[in-house]
Amino acid sequence: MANASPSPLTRDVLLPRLANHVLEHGLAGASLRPLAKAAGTSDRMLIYHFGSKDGLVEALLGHIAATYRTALDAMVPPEPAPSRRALARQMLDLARAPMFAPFLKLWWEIVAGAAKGEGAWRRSAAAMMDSQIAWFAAHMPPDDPDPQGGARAVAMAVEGALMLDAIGLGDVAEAGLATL
Amino acid sequence: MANASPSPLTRDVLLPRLANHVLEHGLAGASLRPLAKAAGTSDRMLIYHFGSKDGLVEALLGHIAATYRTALDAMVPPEPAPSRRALARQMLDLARAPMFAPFLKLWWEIVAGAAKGEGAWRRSAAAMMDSQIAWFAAHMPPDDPDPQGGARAVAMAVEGALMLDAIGLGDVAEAGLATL
DNA sequence: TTCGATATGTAGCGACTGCTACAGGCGGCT
DNA sequence: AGCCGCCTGTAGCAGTCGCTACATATCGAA
Repeated sequence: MANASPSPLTRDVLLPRLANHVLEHGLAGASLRPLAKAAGTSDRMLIYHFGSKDGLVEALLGHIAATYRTALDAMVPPEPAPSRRALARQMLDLARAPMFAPFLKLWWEIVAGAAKGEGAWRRSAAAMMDSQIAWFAAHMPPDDPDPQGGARAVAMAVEGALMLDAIGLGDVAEAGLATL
Repeated sequence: MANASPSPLTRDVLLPRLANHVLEHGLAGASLRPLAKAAGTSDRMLIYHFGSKDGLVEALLGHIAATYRTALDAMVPPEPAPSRRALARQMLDLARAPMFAPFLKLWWEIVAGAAKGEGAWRRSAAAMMDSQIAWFAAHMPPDDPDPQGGARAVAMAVEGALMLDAIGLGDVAEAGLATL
C-alpha cells in the first residue's frame, strides 16, 4: 500500500468536495477558482477533468441528485404513515431540520435553473423529485385507495409548503396544511 | 405639455423598461451594461439613479411585486369559485398561460434568492404571495367553513403544482391535484 | 533507455464585472 | 452676467470570469 500522500484527485474524489462547497455557497453563482480551492485543486484541473464549467455543473448536479436519493433511502423509517396528512407532516418536519437547510437552498436554485429551461438542471430536479415521490408512495397508509395519486398529492402539498417556508411564510404553510 | 423629445429618463421611466428586460433575461444574472442598453441609458446612469446594483435590484423587485399585484387585481373575475379545487384549477390554468411563462421563470429566481436569505428578495416574494393569497381568499366558495385557511391551502397546492411544472413534472401536478 | 500517455503548475488572454473620476452641457435663480 | 445644481457622456480602474498555451514531472510499456 502506501502512496497516500498526493492521492490521485480524480473526478470521483473531487465531486464530493465540490458538492460540499456548493451546498455552502450556492451553485448558480459558483466560479471555478473558489470551487477548485475548496476541493484542493486548481481551476486548470477542473476544466481538465470536466471539460468545461457546464460539464462540471452537470456532473455536480448528477452527483448531488444521486447523493440525495441514497440519503433519502437511508433515513427511511419502514412503517407506513397512518394518513396522507401525517405523511406530509412527517416529511415536512424532516425537511425543516436544520441539517437540511443548505440542501433546500440549493434545491430552490436548481428549481430556478430548471424553470429557466436548462436541461441538466431540469433533469436532476426531476430525478430528485421522482425519488421523493417514490418514497412517498412506499409510505402511503396501507388502506389508501390510490397510493400513486396520493403520493403525488402529498408531494405537491409538501413542496408548496417548503416554498412558503423559503419565502418566510412558514405560518401560511402551517395553516394551509392544517386546513387541507 | 410638450418637452417630449429627450424625456427625463427618471427612475420611474426606467423601471418598467428594466423590468421588461429582466422578465426576458432573468434577474439574478443580469448585469448593468445590458440592462442599461435595454432601457436606453448607460450603466453610469443606472448607478446614478439607484446608487448601486443592489439598490437597482431592490427597486426592481419592489416594482415587479407592485406590478404583479395590480395585474392580479385587474384580471379578477368577480364571481367566487364553486369549490376549493375549482379555485386551484382556475388559478393553475391562469398561471400556465404562455404570457405568464416569463413571470414564472422570474418567480422561481426570486424564490431561490429568498431561500438564500436575501432580505429584499424575501420581502418581494412574500408581498407577491400575500397578494395572491388575498386574491384566493376573495374567491373562496361562499359556503366555505374557513375561507382564510382554505385560501392558504389552495395557495400551497397551487405553488406545489407550479413547482412541479417548472421541473417538467406537470403530469405529476395534474395527478396530485386530481387526487387531493 | 526511449517514448508516449497522464497529470499538473504557471502565466496569461480577452471579455466582462460594478463602480468612479473627470468633464461638461443645460436650465433656473439672484 | 454669474453661479449652482441636476443630468449625462467618456474613459478607465481593479478585479473576476472561463478557458488555454506552454512547460513539465511522473510513470508504464516497448
